Amino acid sequence: MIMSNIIFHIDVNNAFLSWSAVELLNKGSKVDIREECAVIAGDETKRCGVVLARSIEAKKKGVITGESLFNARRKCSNLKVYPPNHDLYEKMSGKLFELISEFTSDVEIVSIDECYVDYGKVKNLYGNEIMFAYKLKNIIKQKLGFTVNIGIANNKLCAKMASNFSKPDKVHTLYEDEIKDKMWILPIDELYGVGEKTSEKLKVININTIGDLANFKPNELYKYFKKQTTKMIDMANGIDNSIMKYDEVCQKGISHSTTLERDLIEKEELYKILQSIAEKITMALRGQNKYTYVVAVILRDKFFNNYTHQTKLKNATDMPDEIFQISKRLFNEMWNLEPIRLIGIRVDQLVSKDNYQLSIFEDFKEREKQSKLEKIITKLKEKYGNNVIIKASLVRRNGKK
DNA sequence: TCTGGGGTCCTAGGACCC
DNA sequence: TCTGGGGTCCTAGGACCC
Repeated sequence: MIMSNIIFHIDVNNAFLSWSAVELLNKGSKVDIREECAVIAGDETKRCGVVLARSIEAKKKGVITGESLFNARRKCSNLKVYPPNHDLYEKMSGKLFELISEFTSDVEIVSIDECYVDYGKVKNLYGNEIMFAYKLKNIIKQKLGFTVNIGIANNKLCAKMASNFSKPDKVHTLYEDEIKDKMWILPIDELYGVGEKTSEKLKVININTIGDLANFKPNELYKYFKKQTTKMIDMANGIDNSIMKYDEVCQKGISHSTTLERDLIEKEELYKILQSIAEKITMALRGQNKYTYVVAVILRDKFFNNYTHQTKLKNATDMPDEIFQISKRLFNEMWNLEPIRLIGIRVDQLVSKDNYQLSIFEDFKEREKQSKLEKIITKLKEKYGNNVIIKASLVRRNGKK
């Protein structure tokens, strides 16, 4: 018999809002903002007024994460709005993962407020997974003051889907034989990886639930989704072979962007902002002991059109002025003079400084080898004439057509 | 005073090479 | 003379997630 995996997905309920609630209570506040119709949202005067997290009451009124406060207020006239506190969230996140790691080190952190646990590895120690999940969620609530959902399944995808069932403070399972009853009945946009655009397309061909997708003819679906088809149908069937990633995976890129308080067309002002962003990027790069090979500038104009323009460098860098000068050039090449709402820089293809030094060294060794070879060829030519050695690449080129 | 910021992954098209 | 094909790299944009 094949031992199947047991994976937990642990997800903080309304993380930012819960964490702010705990902090306010600790500071002596009499109200628990989780009980109000409340949201955590950015500053409207800085044009960052979007909902980052909402309470259950706000959710009931139809408030969605990511929507403007303007819209949210229309749905809920007595909406309470609290500012985000990212330092606090980092701290609370750290406490959560620290607590979980007291039980097991087989943890994959996927974002500030969620992780996977390979429970199969510790089942011998703690016993039945459902019992343990209840225990763990209660310990978190008791020690840290906020609630989590735990999804239990045989793979990461199903665990993730399970933790998303009813909330808050719940444990759910989604084993293989439960997929039909628990997952297929859900609307298609609740499938992980199916967002707004894909679900719109799916609804056009009458796929409205996850079950509809799971049972759709693959070759029919192929007409619309090409290479993505197999993956989509697999996911609707709860099939996922992705493995746990325990090691901290190297970050691929770093970006910084800012929405301006008003739309700007003044070049010099935009340069100044670009420069300060370049400095922040540099700090982040140096913090990770990395250089970058790719610099990109990101723009959003007043019409909400997004543009990016990037370039690959010959030599990786972490120099603020170099990154700024490149960004300035990219900006000038790209900007169509429309007023700018958002400006940013992204760096990509990062390389650790240690590896980079090594590659320069390798390069150097290669060049040295090359120059030795050139010297030998010169000597041979002196002795036997010019035709004695013809580079392979030249032979190939001359021999062709 | 409607629409954040930081990520990842995928795709398509063009350039270029063999 | 009539228009290969496979591979890789690079860029821009889109979609999605938290």
